[in-house]
Amino acid sequence: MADPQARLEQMLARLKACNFRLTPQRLAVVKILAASVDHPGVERIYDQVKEVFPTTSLATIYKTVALLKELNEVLEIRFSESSRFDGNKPYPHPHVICLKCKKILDPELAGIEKLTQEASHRTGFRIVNHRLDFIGICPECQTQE
Amino acid sequence: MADPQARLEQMLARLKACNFRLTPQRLAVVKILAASVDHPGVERIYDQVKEVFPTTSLATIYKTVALLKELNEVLEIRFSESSRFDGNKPYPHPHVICLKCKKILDPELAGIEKLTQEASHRTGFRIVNHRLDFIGICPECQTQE
DNA sequence: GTATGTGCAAAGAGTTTGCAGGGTA
DNA sequence: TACCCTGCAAACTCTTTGCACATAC
Repeated sequence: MADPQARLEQMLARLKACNFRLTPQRLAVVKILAASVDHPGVERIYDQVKEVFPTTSLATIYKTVALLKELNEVLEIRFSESSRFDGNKPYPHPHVICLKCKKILDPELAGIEKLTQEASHRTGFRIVNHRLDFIGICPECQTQE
Repeated sequence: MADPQARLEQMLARLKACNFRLTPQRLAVVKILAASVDHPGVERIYDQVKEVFPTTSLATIYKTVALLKELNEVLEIRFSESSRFDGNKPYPHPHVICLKCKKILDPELAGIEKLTQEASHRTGFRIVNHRLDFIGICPECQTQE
């Protein structure tokens, strides 16, 4: 894991560089995210910020997180607004998803089993499932750029 | 991709084996999912079913898809109810997620770059991002089983 | 001082649920 | 016929937005 202090300074520097103001609420959210090892959700960030600033609103957390995401200072772990389904291959397999046209392909990839074993071995988890999605631009949409 | 006809029969057989009734709406949904190559969302399935049964409701689609998911006949592509954030490593990296306690770890895994290149090469996509999540049970939760 | 950020409340999207009526087996 | 399934509407969750007030710079 990266050094939380360094991450904090990096994030604050980015905010300042882009001329965003440093409010107490923002600082609290940034601190939590910089030190996060457990990938908190909005609600958990909210709870922690409220301990220091009880009047903070959920909307502020959402806005701050969205801002940091915009600045590429946080990673959002989420698939999409809504679910997509695969009835043809109802077992885990890799997807390649086009950002523009939302097309989803199923590439044949070797090496996932090995990666799964490696993950299991390193963490002690019993892995029962996985999700591997590559996000990018498909050939058709590339020509329209 | 699997043979759509075979998938259809497999799905219908599973429904029958579990004593679920075969209604026209259900059949329509199953047909669409069995032949799906593009991972449709609920709304798209809904639109297609309505072409044949205009009175069909969205709720029925949701219920049918949930049933098929229960029977392991469709795969849902979705992260979770709500987003989780990582401000410590704000770039794509693998996650290992515990189904029980929702803990998320960041294992160090080799071989993702290679897999990314392979996906790009096979599909022609320009890959800008990826998501690799292993879902399972963590060591602590395993002992509580 | 001024533009930006906050907090509140309402709106919006996606999904789930309860219930009465209708259709499958 | 008996139970399951459907369709409708309401409820629910997560997230976004509009607006008036507050505040960082």
